[in-house]
Amino acid sequence: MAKPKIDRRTLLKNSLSVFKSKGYTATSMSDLANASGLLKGSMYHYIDSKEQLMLEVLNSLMDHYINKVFITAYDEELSPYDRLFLLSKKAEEIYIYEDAGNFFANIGLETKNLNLGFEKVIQEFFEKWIATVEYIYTYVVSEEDAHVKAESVVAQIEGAVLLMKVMDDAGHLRRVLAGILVEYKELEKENSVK
Amino acid sequence: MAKPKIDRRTLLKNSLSVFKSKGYTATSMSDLANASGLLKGSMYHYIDSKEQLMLEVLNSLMDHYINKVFITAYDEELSPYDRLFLLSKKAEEIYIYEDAGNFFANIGLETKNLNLGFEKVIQEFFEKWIATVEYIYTYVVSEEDAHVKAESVVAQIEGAVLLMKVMDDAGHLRRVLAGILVEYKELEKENSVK
Amino acid sequence: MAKPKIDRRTLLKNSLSVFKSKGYTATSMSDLANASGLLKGSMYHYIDSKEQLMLEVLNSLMDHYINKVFITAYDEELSPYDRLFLLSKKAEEIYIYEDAGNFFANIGLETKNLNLGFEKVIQEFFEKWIATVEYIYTYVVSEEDAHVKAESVVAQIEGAVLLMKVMDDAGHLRRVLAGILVEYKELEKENSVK
Amino acid sequence: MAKPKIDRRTLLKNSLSVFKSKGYTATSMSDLANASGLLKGSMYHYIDSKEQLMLEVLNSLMDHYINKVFITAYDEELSPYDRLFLLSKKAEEIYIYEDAGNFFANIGLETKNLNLGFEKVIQEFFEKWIATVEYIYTYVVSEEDAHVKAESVVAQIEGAVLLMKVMDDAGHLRRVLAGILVEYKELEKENSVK
DNA sequence: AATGAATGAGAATTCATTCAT
DNA sequence: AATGAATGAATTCTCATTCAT
Repeated sequence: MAKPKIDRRTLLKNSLSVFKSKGYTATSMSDLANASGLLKGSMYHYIDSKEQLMLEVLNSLMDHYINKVFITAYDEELSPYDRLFLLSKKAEEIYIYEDAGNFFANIGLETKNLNLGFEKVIQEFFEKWIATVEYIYTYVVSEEDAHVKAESVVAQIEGAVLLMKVMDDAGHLRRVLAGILVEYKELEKENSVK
Repeated sequence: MAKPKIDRRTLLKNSLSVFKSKGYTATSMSDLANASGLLKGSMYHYIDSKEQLMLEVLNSLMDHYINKVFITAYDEELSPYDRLFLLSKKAEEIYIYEDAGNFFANIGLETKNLNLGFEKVIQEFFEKWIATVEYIYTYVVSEEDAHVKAESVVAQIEGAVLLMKVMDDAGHLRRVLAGILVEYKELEKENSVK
Repeated sequence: MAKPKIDRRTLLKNSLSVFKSKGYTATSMSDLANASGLLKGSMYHYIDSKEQLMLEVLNSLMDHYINKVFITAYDEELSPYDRLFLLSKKAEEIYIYEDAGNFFANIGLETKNLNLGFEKVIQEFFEKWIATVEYIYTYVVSEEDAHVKAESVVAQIEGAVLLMKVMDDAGHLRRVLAGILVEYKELEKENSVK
Repeated sequence: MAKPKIDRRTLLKNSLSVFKSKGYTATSMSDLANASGLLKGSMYHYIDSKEQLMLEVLNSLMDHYINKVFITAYDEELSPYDRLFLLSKKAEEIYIYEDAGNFFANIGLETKNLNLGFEKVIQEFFEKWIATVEYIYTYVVSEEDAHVKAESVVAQIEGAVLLMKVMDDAGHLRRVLAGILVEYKELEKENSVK
């Protein structure tokens, strides 16, 4: 029994899925091991501790967002609106279909006062996300307004996702995403007029 | 050895404060007992279980919101705008100064898949909150729009609070609250014009 | 089941006996609990950790030596020789019949590089022991010589105990103790002659 | 993948060094593997078990003492005193500079009641050591006295080493070794007179 | 041989809960 | 009621050992 039962990526994916469902504290090493068909003890071949595993999960998830999602914002072959549109589609997928809730937000809230060292990655994720949205808004408003706008967009989505999770109703998130797109179109018009 | 060391209200207040800081799972009965100057074992004179204690905390907190906060919306002696203004002031206090984060949202997210039976109270809290805001909006928009608007306002605040907690920056929440008031004023004008 | 199954002194005594037999590292919390008729988990009512338990055991054992054994050296009602004689009898009991090996030495050696914080108490024990023997020797030799002599006596006894344990033969320790007494008598004579 | 990373002698030397520092129980197979630049699993190409490894370490260390240290006692080209002098120099080196504590004594004490099967080698070591010293004393005292003397010398050295380790002071060991030499000289004189 | 992983027992410790005093 | 202890399951993590590649 020498060959790895599982590759690191799969391990991280499985762990993410357990953490998503039960949060950090309520997830036990047993849960994580089970999710990957390993024994508790075998987990420690792959990781140093539960804490470090979560950190790696957060980091790899952030990489995914940066390289697969946020990158859309910088695709100069597309119009700014189309980029925002694609981002919103991806957001819908992520939040509604992948049930990713918002993992970063959830874990951030749960572990804020637990001194587990996740804060840095989580803040970074939000900074990156805001920067992404901000970039698209620089096409239609001033740099300064773009930042405020981006923060507002991110907050609105987060709020909508939260409401969706807690109220078990995805309608609101869809409306929020639609609203953001409509408003962007208007900003584009105002901008072109000037 | 007969007299209670602590009254129920204080016990609930103390427990809330611990739960706020550490969440549900990471809070131990010892933590809760300590917070009230009791020993672990003595807690069971007041409560049946940790789960039931949290439920009671959630319920009493909801009562507080209904009777002390949301009630403002129905105070016919004040103009609708003033009611919204007061609500927003209270929100600021609650979120920024009391560091209540948003307890309902946090606990809801953390325990969503843990089958602890908190979902009902938490949903109810959000329904009540939305209904409250909705009521104020019925003065300036249609019933239907008022509901959508209320959901949006609540989501925006939740999102802003989340961002505030995770990013350690209260600025955004203040802007959101201010924005909501400004927009309401405009809706009032539009409405009166018609 | 509320009344203590065991008083602290007995717990310490039982723990000492397990530690004596297996050393620090090889002794498990289960071993310690069993020795006192407790469950593993119940041990933590009495102690904070295995490390702290050992520290308490060492401290209480040192107290015992100071108050019950070393004190003999300062009993002015007895002649210095008689004090040394009594000490040697007690040493024989301790080492041969109580199988205390030399607990301080054993634990000291075993844990020297393990950074467990036992070094201070252990050093203190040996300092106290040497000081005790030294005091008796001040009656028959100079202060300076008394210290060297005391160190030598303690070392000889320790060495003999060690040999006894490792070789399963108590004869040598008896000879060493006897030799020490004989030599003291001679020193007394020399001293009175002068 | 065929050539050994390490020769057996080096492996034993490295293992000895770890065992010296942490003792038997507290040393893990990982520690031992690391010390030789191997992975835990690779250790089992060289050894059967941790227990057997320690046994081999003890045996090879004893061989070393017999062939490199104790042998001096039988070198008929030197005067008995010079042999004792050389032995004492070697002892000083071993104990003070090599920090070998006394490995046999330490391991013997630590594992006495652990039924690991080290007792035989350890006893043998001490028997050989005593026999060695005894042989030198037969030049100056009767056979019987030589044995008692040898035991006493070994015990004194062991005791001094122990004190040195526990008290972090090498002075006493040096005095003990010097004292042994002085006394031997005197015995030589007494003996030649008769 | 060396490796990297798996194994399963066992380590120390914490936990929610119960209960006699 | 309050306490202090007991309980036993569960927690994170480590260990010696085995084994397929």
